[in-house]
Amino acid sequence: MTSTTLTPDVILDAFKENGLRITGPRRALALLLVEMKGFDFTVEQLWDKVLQSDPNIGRATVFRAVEILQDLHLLDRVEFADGSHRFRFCHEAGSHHHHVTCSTCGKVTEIEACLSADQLAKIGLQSDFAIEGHRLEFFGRCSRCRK
Amino acid sequence: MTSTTLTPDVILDAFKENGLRITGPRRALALLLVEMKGFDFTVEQLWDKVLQSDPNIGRATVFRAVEILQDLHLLDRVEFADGSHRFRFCHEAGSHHHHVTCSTCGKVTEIEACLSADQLAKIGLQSDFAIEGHRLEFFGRCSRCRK
DNA sequence: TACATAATGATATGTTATCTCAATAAGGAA
DNA sequence: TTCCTTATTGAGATAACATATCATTATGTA
Repeated sequence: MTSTTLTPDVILDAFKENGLRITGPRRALALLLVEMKGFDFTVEQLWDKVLQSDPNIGRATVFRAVEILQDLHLLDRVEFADGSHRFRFCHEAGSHHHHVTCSTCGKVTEIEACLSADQLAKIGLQSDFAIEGHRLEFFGRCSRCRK
Repeated sequence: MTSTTLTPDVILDAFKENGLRITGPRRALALLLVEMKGFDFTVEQLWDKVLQSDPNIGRATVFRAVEILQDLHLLDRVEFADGSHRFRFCHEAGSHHHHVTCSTCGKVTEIEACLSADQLAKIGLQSDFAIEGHRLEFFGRCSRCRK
């Protein structure tokens, strides 16, 4: 449960440690992404920000970087009740957690809760699948929207 | 845990009971959909089938019907590990359950497991959200793909 | 049977993401 | 430092998927 401070280097190191190159666009993205910690964004929104900082960076580069960071578990994909999704750097980046999203205002909150190892094992037996992962999203109304 | 046999009338009655009209296109769709029980499909695939049975039915009509049946909990939306999704009539239509999908072959299996009421309550407290729903998807490899 | 309106179909439009591929640049080797 | 291999990039085309528009049609009830 150690919370690493998110710096551009944390992101860039993640690229390097996975045999990927540290490039100009990736440096620029890393800078922008640390500013967005705790906020959720669509890739389009991120691209808009990128354009402001450097109009020469391509759309595909941003999509590619987001996909990579997602695979490296640095970026979380958060699903909303309407089927849309956004990305975010979470407080406990890399640690296993899930999200509650508010169906009214879109607020996202991280939660620790998950299925127990016991429950997961039962599911594997019941289905005869080797369970490799899961996605768990909660939908509700935040305290503010209930007032 | 009573399993209702899925007939076209089950689908059409669902429309009627919700104040919706039973129309020609909906009759045709109901016929096709019962054939697909237990199979999963994209709306595009369903539309292809519809075109074969009646080329005059419009694309939007199929999308609209799927949305309605999803809202009525007759059709399940199944999410895959790659972010894509398909629809299916499940064996226990209308009952609460989740799915395991095979990341290799795409096979879908229904499972009964879920979070306990206790767990859900804790999540509500922890997040200070009024939890209204959740989505839970499991990913893994089916027995066939492990051989 | 007539009527109010839900539903439809054709198509335009929107949204979101991926593909292509020549040009460029990162970073290990010499 | 310079060279060289190849990962990465950018621009735009293309794809996949879904919704909006709106005049027309057809349902179900009064």
